[in-house]
Amino acid sequence: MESDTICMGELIRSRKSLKRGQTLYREGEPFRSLYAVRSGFFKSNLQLEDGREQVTGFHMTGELIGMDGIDSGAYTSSATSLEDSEVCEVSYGHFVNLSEDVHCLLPRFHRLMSREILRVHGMMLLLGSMMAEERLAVFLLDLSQRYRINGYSASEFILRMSRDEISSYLGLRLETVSRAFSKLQSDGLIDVHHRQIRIRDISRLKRHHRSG
Amino acid sequence: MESDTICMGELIRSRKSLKRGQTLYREGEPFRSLYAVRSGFFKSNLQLEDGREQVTGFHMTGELIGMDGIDSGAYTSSATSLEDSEVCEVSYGHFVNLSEDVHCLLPRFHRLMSREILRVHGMMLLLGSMMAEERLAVFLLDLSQRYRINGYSASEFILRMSRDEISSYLGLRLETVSRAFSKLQSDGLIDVHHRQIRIRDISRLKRHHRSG
DNA sequence: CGGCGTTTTGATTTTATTCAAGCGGCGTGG
DNA sequence: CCACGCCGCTTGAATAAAATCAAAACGCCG
Repeated sequence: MESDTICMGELIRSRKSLKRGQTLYREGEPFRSLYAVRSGFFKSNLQLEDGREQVTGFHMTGELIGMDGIDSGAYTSSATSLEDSEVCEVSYGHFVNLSEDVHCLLPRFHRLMSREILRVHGMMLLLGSMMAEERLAVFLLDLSQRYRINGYSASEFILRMSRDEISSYLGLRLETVSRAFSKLQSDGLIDVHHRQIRIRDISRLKRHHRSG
Repeated sequence: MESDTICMGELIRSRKSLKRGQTLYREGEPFRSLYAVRSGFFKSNLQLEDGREQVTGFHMTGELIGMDGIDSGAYTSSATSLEDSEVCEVSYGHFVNLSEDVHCLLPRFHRLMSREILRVHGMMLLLGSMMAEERLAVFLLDLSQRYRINGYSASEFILRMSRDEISSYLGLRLETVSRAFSKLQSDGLIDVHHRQIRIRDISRLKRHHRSG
C-alpha cells in the first residue's frame, strides 16, 4: 500500500458535482462509497412498494451519508440533491484499509455513525410522541442550529425542501405542515414567506416544544 | 499490548447477569462499553424532561447495544432488562485497540452499527406513515422473524414487554394498541392471550401491512 | 397576461386519544 | 382454601387531532 498522504489524497480527491434534483445513489444499488457533503443540500428517503415514501433525513455541508449501505452491501435509501451540490466520494474499501494506518480516522467515523443513530432515535421520539406544531418547531430549531454550525444565520434561512418533503419527514400531511407554519407565525414565533424562514423568538419556540 | 488471544479473552470475558427490571446503563452515564446480549431481553428508551418516554428498541440474544454512547462519550438512552438476562460487556477502548490487529472485527462492527441505522429508518417509516393496526402487524412480524433467527418458534411466542412499552415503541397509546390486538384477533390473523401470541396467518398479516 | 405548480385555507370525515368503567389473573393475607 | 385487592389489560363513549377532500391564493415563468 502507498503512503498515507497519497491514500489520503485518493480518499478525498474524487469529488462529484450534482445539479439540483440529481440522485447520488438509489435504494438497492450496490454500496461502494460513503459521501461527505461539501456544499449543497440533500434528502434521503425510503420507498414502500405501495408508493408511500418516507424522507429519513436532510443533509448539509459536513455531514456523511450512505452509511445505511454498509450492512447489506447495497444502499437501503436513496439520496437526492435539493440544490446544486458537491460531495466527496469516499470509497469504503479504501477507507477501511487506510484507517489501519491512520489512527484518527476510525474514532471519527464511529462517532459519525453513532451520531446518525442519535439523530434517528430523536426522530423516533418526535414521530412517536409529539404533536404537529411541536414537530415543526423541533424541525426548525434543528435546521437553525445546523445552519449556525456551518456559519450561517441561525435565525434566518431558506428552506431547501418542499412542504411535501417536510411533511414526509415529520410524519404529517402537507396541509397539516402548512397549518402548523401558519399557527407558529400567528403566534409570533416565526415569519414565513414561502421558503424564507425567520425565527422571531427562539426561546419561546423552544418552550413551545415542551408545553405543546 | 498483549497477545490477541489474551485481549480476545478480555474482550469476551466480562459477563454480567441482570435480574428482570435491572438497568444496564442509564442516559447520561459515561460511555465505556458496548454490550452484546447473550440471553434475555432488553428495552432501550429515551426520556424527555417533561416525563414523556420513548422506547427506541427491544433487544434480544445476539444484538449489540450501547452504540449511541460513542458520539458524545455518554449514553443517550437507558437500557433495562425485561427478563433475567446475560450480557457480555465489551470495553470500547479495548475493542478499538484490538480491531487494529484482528481484521475481522471492524467490518462486523460497522455492519452492526449500520444495521441499527436501518432498523431505525424503518421505524421512521412505520411511525411516519402507517396506521395503528399496520404498526402492530409490522411489530409482530419483526419479533416473529427475530425469534426464528434465534431458533425459537416464529409463530408462537411470549411478549416480554408490557402493552405500555409496546405503545411507546409504536407511537400509540396503550388503549389503541389493545384495540389493535383485538382487531387482529377478530380478523383471525393472530391469537392473543395476555402476552402469549400465536400468529395464525402470517401471509395475511404481511398483506395487512400493505393494504391497511 | 395566462397557465401551472405549490402552498394556503376551509369544511368534513377519519383516526387515534382521552376519560371512565369493567374484566381477569395473580399474589397476599385472612 | 377462598376472598380481596391490585395491576395490567380490555372495552366503551366522548373528544381532540390530523387526514381528506375541495377550492382558492400565490408566485413563477413563459
